[in-house]
Order: sequence, then C-alpha cells, then structure tokens
Amino acid sequence: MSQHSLFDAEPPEWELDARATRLAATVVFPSGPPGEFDYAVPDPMADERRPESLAEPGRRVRAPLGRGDRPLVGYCVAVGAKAVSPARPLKPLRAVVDPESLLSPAMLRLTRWMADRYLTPWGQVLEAVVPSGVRGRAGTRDVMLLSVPTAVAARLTSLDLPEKQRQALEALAASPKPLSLKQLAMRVDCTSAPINALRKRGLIESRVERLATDALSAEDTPIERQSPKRLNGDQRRTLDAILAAVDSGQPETILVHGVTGSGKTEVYLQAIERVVSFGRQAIVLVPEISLTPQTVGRFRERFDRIAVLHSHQSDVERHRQWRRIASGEVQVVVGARSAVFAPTPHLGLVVIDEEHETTFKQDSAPRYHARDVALQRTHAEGLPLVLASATPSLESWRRTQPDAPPAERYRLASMPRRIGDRPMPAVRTVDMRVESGHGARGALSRPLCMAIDESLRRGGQVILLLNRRGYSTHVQCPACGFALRCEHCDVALTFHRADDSVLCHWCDWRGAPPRVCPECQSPRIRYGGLGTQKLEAEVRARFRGAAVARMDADTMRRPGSHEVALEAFRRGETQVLLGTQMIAKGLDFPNVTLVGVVSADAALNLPDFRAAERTFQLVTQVAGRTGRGAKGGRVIVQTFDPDHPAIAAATRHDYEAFARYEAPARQALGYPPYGAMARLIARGQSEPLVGACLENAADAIRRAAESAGVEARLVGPAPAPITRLRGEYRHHLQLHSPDAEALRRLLRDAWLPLKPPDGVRWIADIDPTDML
DNA sequence: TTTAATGAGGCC
DNA sequence: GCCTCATTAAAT
Repeated sequence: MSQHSLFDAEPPEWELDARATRLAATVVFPSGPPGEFDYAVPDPMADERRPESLAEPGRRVRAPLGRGDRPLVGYCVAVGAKAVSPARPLKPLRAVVDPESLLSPAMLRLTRWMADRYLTPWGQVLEAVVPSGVRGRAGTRDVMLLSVPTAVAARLTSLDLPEKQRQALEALAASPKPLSLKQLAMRVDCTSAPINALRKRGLIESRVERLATDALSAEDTPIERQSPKRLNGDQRRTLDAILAAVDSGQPETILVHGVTGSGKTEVYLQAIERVVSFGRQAIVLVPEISLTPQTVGRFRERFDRIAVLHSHQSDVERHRQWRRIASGEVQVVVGARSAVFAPTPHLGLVVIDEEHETTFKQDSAPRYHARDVALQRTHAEGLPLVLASATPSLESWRRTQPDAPPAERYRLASMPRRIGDRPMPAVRTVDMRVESGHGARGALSRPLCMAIDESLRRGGQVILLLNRRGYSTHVQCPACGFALRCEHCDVALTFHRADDSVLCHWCDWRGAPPRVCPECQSPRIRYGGLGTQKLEAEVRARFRGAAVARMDADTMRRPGSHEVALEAFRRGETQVLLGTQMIAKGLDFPNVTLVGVVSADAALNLPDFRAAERTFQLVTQVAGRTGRGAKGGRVIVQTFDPDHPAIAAATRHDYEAFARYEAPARQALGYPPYGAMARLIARGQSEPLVGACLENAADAIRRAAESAGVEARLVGPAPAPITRLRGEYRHHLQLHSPDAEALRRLLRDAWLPLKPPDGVRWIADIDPTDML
C-alpha cells in the first residue's frame, strides 16, 4: 500500500500530475452492489451523431463488474468529466442498452430521493419505477427494412441479373416505402434467397427499425363531451385557491377537505382544464379500486387525450401509454399509485383523490407512499399538489393546522356542504349488545331489517357493508375449545360455502372443512362469525324477491366483473348491493336510500394505532354513498360500541371531532402525525434466530442514537401481530422519533450496514401504514 | 502436501 | 448479488 493513502485520501502532488480527466458514466445496478460506479465512456458512445448508442443519463448500459468482469445491466445516472488516477483506470462501458433515455434528469433526482428516504438501493428504485414493459419495449419488434440505394435505382435497367433477383429489385424500387424481407418475398413470390443475394451484392440496402407489432389497438370509442359545470360557492373558493397556486409558479399543497357528495371532482377537473390550457399535463392518482370506466369516463368527457395507468394492464398496453405520455401528447394521466412516476414532459399539477387511502402505499420495496413521492416531485418542479378527501389522513390534516411547522404547511380548502344543498344523510346507530339481548339472531338487527324493507318498498336501493369475506370467519369446537387455524400462518381459517372449503386469507391455503372436531372428534364443531357470503344468504332468505348482489374479492376475481356488478346496480337491476370495503368508496348512485353498516367495530380492535382512524374513514365513506338523490337517504350503523368516539363522530359526519379525539393519544405516544415512525420486520424459519437478530439490530441502533444524540424510542423487538406467515416467523421493531430525517439517518448508518444471519430476511418500512 | 469447504469484503 | 481470495479443515 502506498504511504499517502494511510494518512490522506487525496493523492500526493507527483500523482496529481499524472491524473487525467476522462468522460465517465456513473452507473447504478438494480441487482448487485448498491453503490454508484464510474465507467469510462468509449468514444463511439459519446458521439452525438449516433444517438442510438449515446451514453446519457436515464439509459441502461451494460458494464463489466468485479474481478471477473461479469457483464451487468445498470442505469446510467450521470455523465461527465472525472479525474482518474492512472493507478486505477476506469473500465469502459460495454454497450448502451436503451436507444433513448427512460428517465428525465428530474425523475433521476426523484428516484435518488426515494432511495435515500426508503433505504432502498437506487438501482432497485429505478427498476420499480420504469415498468418492465417499457424496459423491454413490449409490443415492438425489430424489423429489417429493405430499400434500393438511389445510385442503384438510377442504373436499374443496365444490370444483368437472374430473373428472380431482377423481379425483386424492380418491385422494391417501385415501392414508395421500404419493405420488410417478408413483404418483398410475398410480392415477387420468391424465397429470401434472391433477396439476400441482392443484399450481398450491395444492390439492396437494409436498416433495422423498431416497429409496433400490434396494429395500434382500436382507439377508445369517442365520448360525448361535457362542458364545465357551474360551481357553488365552496367549489368556487376551492378552485380559486388551486388556481392561485397554479398561477403562482410556487410549490404549494392544498388539502381539499370536502364532505362526501360536495363535488370535489368537478373542482379539480376545472383546475386541470386551466393547466391543460397552458399546454401542461396533469397527473391524477386514484385508488386502484376506483379506477373504473365511470371514473375514467368523467375525464374522457372533459379532455381529448388522456392516458390510464393501472396494475392490471398488459406490458404492451402500459408501454404504449408510457410512450404517449412521454411524447407530450397526453393531457391528463389518470392512474393508480405508480402513475406518480408518469413521464410527463411538462407537468403542471398533481391531484391525489381519496388521499387517505392506504393503497397509495406500496407494500414491497421501495415501500414508498405515492402522496409523499408526489409531494417531493411537485416541490422539486415548483408545482401545486392537490390532496382531496372527505376523511383526510391525520398526517395531511395536521399539516393544515396552525401548529404545524411552517415549512411543511398545507393550505386547507373546506367544502362542508353537499352540492345542491342536499343534507347529509341521517345516521342512526343500533347497539348490538341490546339487540342480541333481545334474542335477535343473525346479522341484521330489527331496525336494519325494517329499514331495508321500507327502502325496497319505496323503490330505493340498499348498500350493506361488511368488511369480512367468506361465510364463517372462525371454525371452533364448543366441546374442547379447538379453533381451526392455518398450518402456515398465525390466523384463523375462514369457511367459504361457495366452494365448501376453509381458506387462509393471508397465504391462500385451502383445505376441506372438518365435519368433526380434529382434536376431540366432537361432531358439534361450530361455524361461527359473519362473512359476506353468510350475510348474502341471510339477506336473500329475509327479502325474497329482492335482487341481491355481493361484491368482494371472491366474486370480483375476473377482470371486468367489478364494472359489470356496478353497472347492474346503476341500472337498478340490483336492489341490494352487499360487500366488503370495495362498495364503500366513491360510488355515486342517487337511488341509494339506505346504507347499512353491518359491523362497524370489526376493525376497531385490531392491534394497529390507526384502527380508530380506519373505522372512522370506512363508516364515514360508506355513509356518504346515500342521500345523493331527490329521495334522500339514511344510514344504520350496527355496533357493539356505539359510544366509541370514532363511531360517534362518523355518525355525525364530523371529521374535526374525530381528529380532536384522536390527536392526544397519538401525541402521547409519539405516533404519526406527531412523530416519525419506522418499522423493521424480520422473518425466517427459526423464531429464535429471527428474534435474536432484531435484538442485535436494536442494540446497534440504540448505541448509534446515543452517540449521535438522536432522540429515538424503540419498541420491541417483539413478535409481530401476525407472528407466523407462510410458514415463517415474523418479529418486528418499532422506532419512533420526533425527527423524521434523523430517524432515517440513524437507520441508514446503524441498520443498513448490518447483515441478517442466514435464513433470516429483513426489511425496513419507513412511515408504515400496515402494523400487522 | 493437496484439495475442499466456509466466510468476509469489494465491485468503479 | 456474486465472485475472489483468504483462512481453515479434511483427504491422500
């Protein structure tokens, strides 16, 4: 080892002279080491005249890695002059993979930020952000195109050629467009042999072009255009606030808190119209479940060129939409979570509808929240961000409050009234403790039954929410107390009557339902607990003649079944629509005169600090599905805990009351939004090993926090609420700190360098939404 | 003395 | 993530 490196990272003067600057490309690898690596750019890859093989940021390149020079594909993230010491010259790039850049400099910066924030290697973030169909250029193929050089065309008649070759050459010369090998062979009725002979003699020239294989799928059927609707005062004020932000050229986040039915969508449609009129694009994120033809239709009615992005698209379709967006042709991108990465060339506005929805959080690496990514993207590009919800996340709500740090303050725009001054539906709770005391059996209380009956008699439609699928939610033996559990997971199995099986909702294990108790052979084994299938059976039995439909993950398995079911409900062919939370959100059917919440407190007692918030959101949202038409509407909420503040606030449609109730508890424990949070989750076959390695991590983090003076509270490690999943044991460690940035740095410095023992895998979840 | 097995560290 | 080289243990 040379002496200077022992004391100084800088080389001595005599070596400085020998250093030369060289054009270098910085590369990150999706698989492989997490760092950034510099490579020499060979001259042909720096040649602007050959754009298809130009090494530039945002393209993938092939580069040799390690002593064995293993060729790996990575993303070029920067190109520039670098000082290189002759003692350790850069290896040259091998090839440029992409013919054009997949990521703008702004998107590279955004992904870099994500890598930092979510403790995920940059290369892995890039791999998740660029859809695989785009990387693989799905739906396109290299086609060799043949043409006759002009010099040859001029002396065509003077050539002495075999008959087939002459015919082929003449046919090609006569064609106004270049032809593929196959096309030309067809025209002349020959094989490829004569054509190849011509190519070999230089009489035909060929070039390779990338062409779409599909004959451009039939464009969406044109839709009747609608003009902007007249706005009421609240809508006007909200729109003005958004437009002021649009015009200011400053980044600003506006939280639109509008009750269900207040006409939020119309407001942001008009805001987008303004942005589009400037020649800019807008991105609208909606929960995957809301991405129905109806939702998309509302945009089609108002804009000429929209793109839709969601997770059920084929690679070919996604690639096509991505290209359209990148070309600048698209005005509005409507999509689920990952649409936040849409490659709009001149973004003007981002809207997140139903911003409280947890589907905006990705549950695999990088575990990003689209709301936070959107905030970063709009901030970096100096744009407004609109968050809209009837039940905002407390994280967003807090940032509208006067006590929030000014640097992260959102503007609040309230829309407390429904459009047309329709009243909010009256909500009545039914105390199920009293009801079951009256000997009531089954899922539906007397008041709910009467209300259903009345609604149906008056020609109204009914929505019944029960957020548990299956028939019976637990199978238990009254004789010995045995409860049927999944072999691989620490959860109860659910009985599904539709296919007479017991099913694990976590790992999808399926088995035959036991006829006698597997433990004590008692034949009295009981199928208890209420799921949507059983509710459906009960409703059908009680309301004979009513048209009942069930919507849950089991009936909505086939693509498109969602739309079919909702369309039937819209047309009134279905009178009672029952199902899980997928019927609670965003639906707008004026003839719904009754909403029944079958079990409001089902989620209330989950071991999750957001259980009350989720319950409040779900009840408020589903209650908002009624009272949207002239007939009005009402809501009946069945609960064993009618006095719970979350349920009580929901029955009064009182968001602020809920926020006031929930804040002190969160504050006391340093939970979001009053403190940052992270979660380490370890899993493996051996429970002691899983537990022990998290103990080590906890020690290392505690020591680092101490020496860095970071205020951090560690909870655990402890078994996760679902301790076993798919045959693996799971433990977790929760970390709290008032300083989000410090917490992230702490994990980066103290946890990231650690390696779990063999047989244990672990991940960090920054700002977790899921605590199970 | 040779060969196989396990582990840590670097990869530009 | 994988490869290389180190160290150490087992085989001839």
